[in-house]
Amino acid sequence: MQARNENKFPSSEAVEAADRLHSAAIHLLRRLRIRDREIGVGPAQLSALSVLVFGGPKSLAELAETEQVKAPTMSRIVAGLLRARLVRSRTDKQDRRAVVIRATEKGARIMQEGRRRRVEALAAAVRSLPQKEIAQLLETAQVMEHLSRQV
Amino acid sequence: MQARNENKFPSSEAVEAADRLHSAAIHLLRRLRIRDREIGVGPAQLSALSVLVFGGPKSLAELAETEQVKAPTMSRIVAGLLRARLVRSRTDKQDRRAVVIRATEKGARIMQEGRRRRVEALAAAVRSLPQKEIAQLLETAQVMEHLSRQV
DNA sequence: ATCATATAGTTAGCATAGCTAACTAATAAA
DNA sequence: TTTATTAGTTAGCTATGCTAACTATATGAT
Repeated sequence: MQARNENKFPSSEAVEAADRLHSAAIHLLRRLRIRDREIGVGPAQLSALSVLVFGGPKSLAELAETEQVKAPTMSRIVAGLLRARLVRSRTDKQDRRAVVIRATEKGARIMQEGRRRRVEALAAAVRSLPQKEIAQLLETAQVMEHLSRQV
Repeated sequence: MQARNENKFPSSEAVEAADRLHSAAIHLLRRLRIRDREIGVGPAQLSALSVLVFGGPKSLAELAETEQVKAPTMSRIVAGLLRARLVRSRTDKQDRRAVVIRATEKGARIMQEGRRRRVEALAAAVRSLPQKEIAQLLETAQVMEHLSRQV
């Protein structure tokens, strides 16, 4: 079942934590990926959209930075969102090279819907956890976000 | 705009935890994928390879099942691994429609190396955390593995 | 034994998503 | 004013996901 390795030589608890976290993240996302597909908006688009919905309007560079992808990648993600009318963009008044991208009403709606579907199954599983572990998940998620910027 | 939502009406703490966990997992793996690219083997190939290295020879259907992808997808992943000489395949003696895929020496070596690079990059970041948070990561990783089996 | 059906994989074609390199347009600096 | 920098886009490569349609083998019914 659970291959815990108390008897493995512990090179470092940090390595152990990193290894387990990596594995756990892969396995978790592999399952959740299926739900993302159901709503017809790719995971990268959904993730960028959520940044816009919860974080407000952003430039393309800011979006790329937040999502940790290169500008051309974000350019295409935004193009997809624009095509689907989930966001709109206008050139920045102060700096006319830049664009300001914001979620549309439809975008916000779809995002909430996507979020609902995406986390529905996961949330059901989470609900069966003790309250203490749920609180810990919340904290650790923040630690993970921090880590992903250090890596 | 409020990025964190302590003051948002909490539909459910479980949903919040699920959502954040999902997001954090995406961002974490996105960064770690960069390491995968450095060794010239994609994440899906590396993941399939790890199944073969740790789990022994498998048919294409078994691999697809384990990796939660469809047969044509796994077919192409294996084609890439074959091209790179990281696996070899032969037709099954009992059922000549089927193929048996196994990791080569080179495949096992590359896999360990890829895993080491990814995990060590993450471990370096983990080491800079307070001890208390490292312990928490370990616990949460186990919770996540549990969750991914429930989802 | 033969013919129909089911199963294992592959191939073709489509979409998303990652990258780098090379481009345009606008701003900032010399 | 000329040069360098910065914001985004476009083009083109790879990898990964899918479905539909194909080949080849195996199985089952008659």
